[in-house]
Amino acid sequence: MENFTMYDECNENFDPLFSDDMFNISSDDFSMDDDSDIILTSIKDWFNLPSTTNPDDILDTYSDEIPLNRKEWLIQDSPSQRYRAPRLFEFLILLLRKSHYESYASFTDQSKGIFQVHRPDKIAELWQAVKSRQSQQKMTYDKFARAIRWYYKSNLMQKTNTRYTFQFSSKTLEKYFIDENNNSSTNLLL
DNA sequence: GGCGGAACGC
DNA sequence: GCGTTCCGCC
Repeated sequence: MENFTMYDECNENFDPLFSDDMFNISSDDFSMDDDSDIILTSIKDWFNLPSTTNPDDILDTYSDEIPLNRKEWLIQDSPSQRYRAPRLFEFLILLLRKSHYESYASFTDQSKGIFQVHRPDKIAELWQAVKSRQSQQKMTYDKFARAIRWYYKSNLMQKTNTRYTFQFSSKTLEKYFIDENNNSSTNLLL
């Protein structure tokens, strides 16, 4: 099994921003068009389902669930080298880098930093699980979106005025995204 | 839904 | 400072 990487707390090269390969799930993996025993067995194994599970029940019940791996949401601080929970914009960057969260949100125009939220409630739930400042109440898409709106003032993000659509500012793009044209990676450390 | 003011908390 | 909570307005 090649290209399989595991998070290792002792591995100083671990960079959560580039942990895309930690595990890769796409919705294609759950297609029931191909009902080969190998795939079904893999899915049952992944979700610890009894081998007797009816194949027809798998898609409806479990295609939605992405197991939370807290370690893939950690940010390593530049000077201190310590791991911490991500800020909201860091969470967004991480989320958009992970192909297994493509069903939650994805870029519609990556060069402009425009992305669309597909699963508002799921993202709010995920943000609640991952964020630093915890509270007793439930995180909602409304509150999640309000937090993003504060970024307009600091120019981390900019308005799109479009439903479920957000945009990183050019400032943020330059700072945290690789310019794929000249391949000059600027400040990739968060 | 999106927006942004206001009060709040850690 | 960085959101969180609430909410009136569009």
